[in-house]
Amino acid sequence: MKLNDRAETLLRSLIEIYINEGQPVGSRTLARQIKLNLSPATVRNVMSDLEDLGLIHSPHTSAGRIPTQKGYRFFVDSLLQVKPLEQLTLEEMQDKFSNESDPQLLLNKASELLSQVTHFAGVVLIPGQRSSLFRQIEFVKLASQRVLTILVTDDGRVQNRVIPTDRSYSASELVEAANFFNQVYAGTSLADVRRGLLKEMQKDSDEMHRITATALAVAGKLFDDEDDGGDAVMLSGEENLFNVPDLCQIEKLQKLFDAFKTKQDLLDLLDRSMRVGGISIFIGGESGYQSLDDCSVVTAPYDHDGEIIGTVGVIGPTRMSYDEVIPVVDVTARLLSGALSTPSDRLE
Amino acid sequence: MKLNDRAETLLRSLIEIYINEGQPVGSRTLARQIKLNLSPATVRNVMSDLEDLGLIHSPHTSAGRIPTQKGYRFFVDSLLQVKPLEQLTLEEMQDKFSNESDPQLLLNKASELLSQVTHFAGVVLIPGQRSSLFRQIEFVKLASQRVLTILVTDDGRVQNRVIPTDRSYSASELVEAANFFNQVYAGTSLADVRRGLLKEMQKDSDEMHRITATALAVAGKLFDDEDDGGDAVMLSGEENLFNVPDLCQIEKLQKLFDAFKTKQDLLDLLDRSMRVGGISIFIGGESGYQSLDDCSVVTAPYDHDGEIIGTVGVIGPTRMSYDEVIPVVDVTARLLSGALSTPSDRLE
DNA sequence: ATTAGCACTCCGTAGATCCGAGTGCTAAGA
DNA sequence: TCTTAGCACTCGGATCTACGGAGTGCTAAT
Repeated sequence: MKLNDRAETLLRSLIEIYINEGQPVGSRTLARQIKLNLSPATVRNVMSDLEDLGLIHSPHTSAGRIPTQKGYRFFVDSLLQVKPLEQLTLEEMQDKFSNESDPQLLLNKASELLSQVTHFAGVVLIPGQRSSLFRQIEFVKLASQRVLTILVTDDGRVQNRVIPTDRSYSASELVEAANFFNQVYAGTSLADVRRGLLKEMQKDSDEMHRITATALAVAGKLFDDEDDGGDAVMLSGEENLFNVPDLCQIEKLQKLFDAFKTKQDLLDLLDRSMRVGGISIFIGGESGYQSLDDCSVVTAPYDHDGEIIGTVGVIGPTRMSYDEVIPVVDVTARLLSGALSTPSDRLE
Repeated sequence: MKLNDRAETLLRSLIEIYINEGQPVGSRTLARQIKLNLSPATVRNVMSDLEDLGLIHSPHTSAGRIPTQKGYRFFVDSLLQVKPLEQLTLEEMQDKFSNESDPQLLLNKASELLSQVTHFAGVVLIPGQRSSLFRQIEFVKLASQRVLTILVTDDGRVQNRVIPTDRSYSASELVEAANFFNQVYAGTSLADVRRGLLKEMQKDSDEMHRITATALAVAGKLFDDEDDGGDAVMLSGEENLFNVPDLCQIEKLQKLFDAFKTKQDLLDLLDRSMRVGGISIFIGGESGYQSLDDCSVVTAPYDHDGEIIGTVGVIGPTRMSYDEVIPVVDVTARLLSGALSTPSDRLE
């Protein structure tokens, strides 16, 4: 798309005004705003051209123009110059991350931070466990045929589950089984653990060592349906969206909150943006999810020692101040990456 | 409050009609509905009396009457006869709880169940850990000065936290410390553990056994700020409330969702209702929380081997079918109690 | 005590009108 | 050829009016 300077300036101004005011922008308003001394009539001509290009449109005959999705896209790609973050905001953001080392809580804080600073909804894609390595397992006997299993992966995350067993195991059997596991599988990926278990199970159980059998019987169920433990999204400040004038229609909010509830769409979207790498901006329906039609999503990936493992983002109305939101998302991702990587939680 | 039979019948009918239709009920409608062959004029006289008593009121001169908060209260206390649960619904509900033994997931399912069956929001008060007993602790070394602590209480719940330490501990030191803990404190309440720790800390550290010192240094921080780990509320189906006509005003929903977010009000409310025991019904502003002004909350306590440990409930509009919601909440609480208590997760 | 009748009130809707904002077009000017 | 002034036109939103429907309260008769 190629535009002459004047058209670009006008489009930029129009979008900026619209983002600020929320009202369709007319030719007179735009002419007054602009440096070039142009008459409203001239501006109208240019606007007419921009409308032909599909960048703006009027909601009705005698209203001003508002940007189309395509217009926003062009604006974001070619016209936008992001504002640097205010020093004060930056410090606030840094404060938020200091004195916190638990990865789970860090992600939580990142999400909250995004919603607080932008007054929209903050979202964090939490890396799945697919790539994480088995570190340690503990079995705690609860009732006669119920065992609590605690699984620790090398990135310091803990999962626990109560598992019904076929027979009752003694405490010492469980300790032995845990030791067996911890020695045999330490450092291997969870997928490998699952594969190993399946293989063992196919052998005739008579041949097995008693301890192995116990371990298999107890932990088999744990790893069986562990494949669901994939990515997850964490959302903060959804309630901010109630205050966004562009969204304050019951049906829109309802669609949005339904999407927040199921999270599947969000998850897909964030996952896609993670693969892209770098800051992604989905405008309106671009994401392909109907529930986000009136929203834009700005995301940035974060990493752990250089490897991208997740995404942070902001969900707000399409009419948002991209020049302010983008740096906030960017900085949050960086701060989060920093906070996650020092000191390392991985095995030494 | 004493009412003659006819007034009672009329009030009951009026409220039932209003709950079904959502529109103010006029004298003609009410007269037609009622078995007794009364003329609208007579009905009007009775309605006038009921209005004087503060049980109903008109939104404006030429509209019918709607129940006041006081009217609902009288209805619920004196006039309501709950419907027995449909067999089909009951079976659905039982299905939901079968094949699940993890307490956490059970609570989750209870909450979902309530929202699905009633089409309102389901809520569960999750018992705090105040009364739970220390069972086992594990320390996992992450980085040089970061230790993952895993705390298991006797009700099978697991908490974990990454703790920064002052110096680096070896794996064996951590194992020893864990053993120390598990032997000394097993079966005592968490509060006692905290007290014990504080006492130990006041001693001169030189006198302490090395293992004790390690245990204290690592776990001290865990128990330090563990007091926040109190009750929690779990909410499901908030999005159902978008579809409730009585609530579909942005500001009302916003207040509601703000309350859902902070959860403090909810927590107080459910905690109060737990202490009362039995089914509690808070109508409109009765709860005292402004955010719930247009809502009613129906709750029932659930227990674990006879001891009440939490509450389940439904949050819906004041204009809800109490005769249907009440048994659902009641049965859910019973089913949950049953599912929690067999087999016991407690120490044997 | 109950009821029929009637005047009155109020809401909600549908038209009618008007104003402001903005456009598109045309013709004149640079 | 680009720009501009002028003008007719359109449309949405606010305001006003009229009116029918629903319901009440009161009164007088049964």
